[in-house]
Formats: sequence, structure tokens, C-alpha cells
Amino acid sequence: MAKPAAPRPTTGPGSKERGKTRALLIEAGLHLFSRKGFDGVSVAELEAAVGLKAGSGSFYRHFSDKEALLKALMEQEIESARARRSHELDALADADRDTRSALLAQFRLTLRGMRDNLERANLLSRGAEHFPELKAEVRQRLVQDALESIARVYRQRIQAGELIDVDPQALAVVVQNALYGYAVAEAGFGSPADPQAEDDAFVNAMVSMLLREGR
Amino acid sequence: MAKPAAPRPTTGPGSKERGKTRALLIEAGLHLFSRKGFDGVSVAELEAAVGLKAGSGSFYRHFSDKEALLKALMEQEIESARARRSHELDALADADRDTRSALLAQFRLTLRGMRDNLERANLLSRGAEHFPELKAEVRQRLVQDALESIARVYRQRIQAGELIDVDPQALAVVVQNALYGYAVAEAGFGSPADPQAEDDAFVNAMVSMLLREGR
DNA sequence: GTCTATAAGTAGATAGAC
DNA sequence: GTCTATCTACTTATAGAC
Repeated sequence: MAKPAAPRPTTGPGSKERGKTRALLIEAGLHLFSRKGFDGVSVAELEAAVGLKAGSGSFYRHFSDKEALLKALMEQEIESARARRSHELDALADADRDTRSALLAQFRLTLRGMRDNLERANLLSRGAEHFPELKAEVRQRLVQDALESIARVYRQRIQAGELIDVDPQALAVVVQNALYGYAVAEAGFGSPADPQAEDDAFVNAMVSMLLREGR
Repeated sequence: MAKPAAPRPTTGPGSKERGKTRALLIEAGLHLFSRKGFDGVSVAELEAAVGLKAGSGSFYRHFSDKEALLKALMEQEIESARARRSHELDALADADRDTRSALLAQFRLTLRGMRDNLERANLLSRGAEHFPELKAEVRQRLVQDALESIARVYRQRIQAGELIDVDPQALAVVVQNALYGYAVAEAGFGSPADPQAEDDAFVNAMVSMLLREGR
């Protein structure tokens, strides 16, 4: 036979651990693409960021081109974004909490999560333009699933007479988009003079709107 | 005297109207930067878009460099965005309308305005990163002024007992950010299966959250 | 897996004729 | 105000030595 090739030991002598540089490139791409945009980051910059010589072209031993890195990165991020999000739902779903503090806790956690991961979200959003086949998946698994999980909890609280009697899915859409828009606007246009006070007024207003209580 | 120079006739013989190509470049920059990002548009592309020969460098007779175009463009946009916005407020401020239909009209108009001008808003947001001195102005004159105008109207409706009694400025923040986030998410992650139904549920939920009555 | 070297293309920007 | 021509720098990507 012409191919008695040994079972391809991906870890050859003298190499680092299996796929280490590749993983580092994905991480570097996440940070750099998020900050400077896909077009704003050169392959040389990515190489330098992981300890390769800038301009050496060593990048191409790990990815066929820059787009391949973006795609690998997005597929990884879709997974990890889901994991991060389910965490935020725990506070809301905790049935032992009274409704007001459960809502407050959810809003604050979600707002923090959106702030911490906005650049990742922007990357997913912009990356979806490069890969139309991933766009529907991003929407369904990140946006739609989250809304339905939240709506489920709202529905229970409505039936218990604790929230205003409005379509729970629509309530979730309003709340999530308000939090998202708040984080996006803050990142894009800058923070207000007193961010802490603004945050408090914002989340408390949403709680009041859902509970339909005056001040 | 060494300078008897005539009063600089900006329109020389054989030239088009004063500043016409410059104005065209600003317009082309608005569309192209919005769609493809600042880095994604070459000077040659801008030249071609206004009828100049691509790569001729004629661009540089009108702007010192690409950033100068972005800056001129932003200053113009800050003005026109204000004008567009005041239009959306008319529907809300119309005291003859009953509260429910005034809110509905405002939400629908604002949502339409945000959809139509999201790319412009993104451009202002991203441009503000290039020009930190413009960032505070963008925030104050576009974001903050709009919120205060809306809050003024809400305050009247609250005093008339028609809206829930919650800090009107905070209500405006929730509503505007929900509309903004909705438009941003739609542009980034794609539309839902039935956009019309989704829109209706969304704006109606917001109305229900603001009115004192249940549905 | 990383390096040197380099090809081939594109970007921003300038000089000078018309 | 637009053109031709050109410069420099940078970017993607490949070939081949180690």
C-alpha cells in the first residue's frame, strides 16, 4: 500500500501542546476584532499578539485565512454566550425571592452581563454578516431562547398575580431590549454624569412598570 | 502693499458650483461609511462615487485626508439628526390625542426613525471614538435632549393621572432604550419570523406598561 | 511549527501638468 | 478642480529552509 502513514500524531516532537497556538489565536482574535473590527486587525497583529513573529505568516499554519479564524471564533462564542446567559436567569427563576427583588436582581445581573460582553455581542452581530449561514443560528440560540426562558418565568409570576397582566413574551422583549439598548448607547455615546444614579433610576423604573405600582 | 489680492472668488471659471463636489463627497461618505465602516471604504471608492476618477487623488483637493471627511460629515449629521428627531416628538406632544394613541403613535414613529437612521447613529457612535471632542456633544445634543423632551410630556400626562406615577425621566430612558435596542438587535441579529406581529406586541406591551389601567 | 524572504496587490497621500 | 504618475507603506498570502 502506498499509505502506511502513522496515525498522525498531532503533537510532534518540539511542538507545544496540541492546538495551543490555535487557541491563543482565537482568543486574541476575540479581543482584537471586538475592539478594532475585523478589517482593523492585520494578520501580523494577530501573530504578534500570540508571540509569533509579526509578518512571518505563521498564522497560516493554523488557519487558511483571516476569515477562517473569525468563523472558528464565532462558533466557539455562540456556545459560551449561551452558558453565560443561563447564569443570569437563575436569579429571576428563584421562586423563593419576592417578585420585586427577583426582578431587580435579574435586571442588574443582565445589565452587568451585557456591559461585560457587549463587544462579544457586537462581534457576533458583525460576524453574522460575513457568514449568513450562522445568522439564523445566532438569533435563535442567543436571542430567541433567552426571551422564551424569561417569558416562562414572567408567565408564572403573572398567574400568581404579581406582575401586570400583559403578554409575557412581549414583556420580555421590552425588558431585554431596554437593557440591551441601554448598554449599547452607553458604549457608543458615553456614560451619563452620574452612572450609578442613572442605573438605579433605570432599573427601578422598569420594576415599577412591571409591578404597576406608583412611587 | 504686497497683498492686493482680490476677495477670493471661490467659484472660478470652469468650476462647478461652489463646493459641490465637496458636498457630494460628504453625502457619499455618509452612505458608504454607514454601510461598510470607515476602514472599509477607500478614498478611491469615494472618488468614484462622486464621478471623480478612482485613484486620481482628486479627493485631496477637498479634504486633507479621509478623517477630515468623517469629521465634516459628523458635524453635519449632528445637526440633521436633531431636526429629524423633533419631528417624532410632535405626535407625542399633541395634547388633543388620548394618551394611549399618543403613546402608540410616538413609539411607531420613533421605531421607524431608528430603523431608517440606525446606520447614521452607528456612524455617529463610531465616529465619536475617532473624535473624543465630539463625543460629549453627540451625547448631550442627541441623546440627552431627546430624553428630556420626552420626559416633559410624560410629566404632564402623569400629573393628569394618565400614566403610572414613576420618575418621567426614567420612563423616557426605559422607553427610548427599548426602542433603540429593538432596532439595533433587529439590524444585527435579523428580524423575527413575523416582524409585523412582533412589532405590534412590542409597542402594545410598552403602552400597557405605561398606562395606569390594565389591558 | 516557526522562521526568512518575497510576491502581488491595495491603501493613503503627494507632485505637477493641464 | 481634475487628471497622470508615482511613492511609500502596509496587507494578504505563499515557498521553502530549519
